[in-house]
Amino acid sequence: MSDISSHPVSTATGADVRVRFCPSPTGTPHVGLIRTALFNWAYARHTGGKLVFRIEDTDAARDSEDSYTQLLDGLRWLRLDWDEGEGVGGPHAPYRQSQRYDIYSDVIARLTESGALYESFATGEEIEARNVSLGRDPKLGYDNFERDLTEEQRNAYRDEGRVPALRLRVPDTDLSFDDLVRGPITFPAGSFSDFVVVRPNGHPLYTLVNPVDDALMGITHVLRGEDLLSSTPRQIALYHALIDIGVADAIPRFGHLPYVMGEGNKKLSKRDPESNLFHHRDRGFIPEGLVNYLALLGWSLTHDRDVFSLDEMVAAFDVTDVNPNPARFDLKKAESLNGDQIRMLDPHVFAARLVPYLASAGVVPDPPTEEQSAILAQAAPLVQERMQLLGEAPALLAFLFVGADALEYDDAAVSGLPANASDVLAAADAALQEVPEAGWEHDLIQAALQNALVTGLALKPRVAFGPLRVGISGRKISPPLFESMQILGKDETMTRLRALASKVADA
RNA sequence: GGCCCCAUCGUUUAGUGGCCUAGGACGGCGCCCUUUCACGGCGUUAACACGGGUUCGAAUCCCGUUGGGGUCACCA
Repeated sequence: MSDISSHPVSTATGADVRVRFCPSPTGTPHVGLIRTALFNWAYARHTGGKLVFRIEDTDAARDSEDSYTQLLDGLRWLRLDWDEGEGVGGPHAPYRQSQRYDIYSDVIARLTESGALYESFATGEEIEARNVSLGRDPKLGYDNFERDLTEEQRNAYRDEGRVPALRLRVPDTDLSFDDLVRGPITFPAGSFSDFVVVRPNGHPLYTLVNPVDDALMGITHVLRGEDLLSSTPRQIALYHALIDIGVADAIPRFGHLPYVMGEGNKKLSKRDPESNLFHHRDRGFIPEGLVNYLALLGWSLTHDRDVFSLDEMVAAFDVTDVNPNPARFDLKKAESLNGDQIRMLDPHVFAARLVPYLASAGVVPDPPTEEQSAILAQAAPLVQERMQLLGEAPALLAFLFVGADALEYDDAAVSGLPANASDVLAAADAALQEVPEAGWEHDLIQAALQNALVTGLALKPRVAFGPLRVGISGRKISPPLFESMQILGKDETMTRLRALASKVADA
């Protein structure tokens, strides 16, 4: 092995930057994972470098195709694109590790040849037993005792029918690196031991394939979760070995992104629904809103504004500005930001985004009919500024897409009607009769009603309009009343008011 | 336990030695606007974990303490 202190660390900047996002396809995409993807993406776009998307599917027991599909779905939904990798190809294909075993075999052979790897016959139980018998804490782990097994000793093990795993011989020196978000970090010699990189059955492990692929794919900046921080010295040790055999030419820069925490002081668990990217999408987060919030987990655009676009983030983002402390996933804040982003949407875009949510609630088919689209176009602007989640749309708008006979009344809304509801409805009925079909517009409707109820009957607006709201929408809460009446049209409005009137009379 | 990381309002973040009697946002509270709910506006609440240094001066630098978290797999 050569002198590791002479091995260079990447100095790539600008267009030479190469980052990667390399999830293993297990389970549903986690918001923490997506935040990592976002920061890698933003850094690549900011520097003008490249983002590589690689799949680390070397654990057949846990990986699934379904999970892989979800990853693609999630990234595309959030508009995070990549320059090389699964789906787009590239010079370092294939980008799924399960298709790269030939490459690993070759590297393993060369690493063994160079002496970086050695055979280890001890099982986990034996290692623990060894520590106990030596009077050491069993948690100490492997003590590298097989580094210099003789040929005879190895043959003896083989004769017992044992097949060795392969371990990397780590340097007996301190290992330091300058973390992009945390600054200089040093792991003392002896705080990390020789680790298994290849199973006895020849299967290479993450500890090997991750750095090998990073090296082969020319990755210059490794931006990943804080949970991998303590494996970094081992990773660097392997890099040294890879440089020695000419597979790598420099050690990448590392940047460890803070955890995304959940309730309490724990990492946001995969079991927690809040960790599930699609849970948020299903509830009506828009990509602009979720990505905006995720960006704020460990980073900020400026001191006085936290609503911003992806473009603004790209223009300003630098990993070195990332805050090292763990961030709590705050759903309230996320929803508020989502509401802000919803309001910034072009009304037509907003209306179109509503369709899947209305459809899945059975309010309209997808695509809606022409008539329904016309109603939606009129109604969408009415609710755009009163929603935080698109999933609120069905409850707010369903009444516009059914006939009076199918309108559902909220029990509390009906039972909460004031005692004089009949009078109010009758007076409103009379007043609206006078509004000509041709002048059926919200301001004229409002004037007529205001005059009849507020002025004429001397009612408070709340008392005057409450029953009308329940009449046309079936609910206490609805889009603006007069505008809703305009959309429904005179006939439908009158029908609904009379329907409620007779309902009240019956009761 | 060893090793590593982290430490500003309830939450998130601004702050890189003087601009800080610490700023924004979310949340909470109050008021205004108002046809409901929202939106919007105004105001208010609330933080530099502790102790030592360094310095003319420290939220900012150093050391220690305490507290939290992570990691010590033939998972990734």
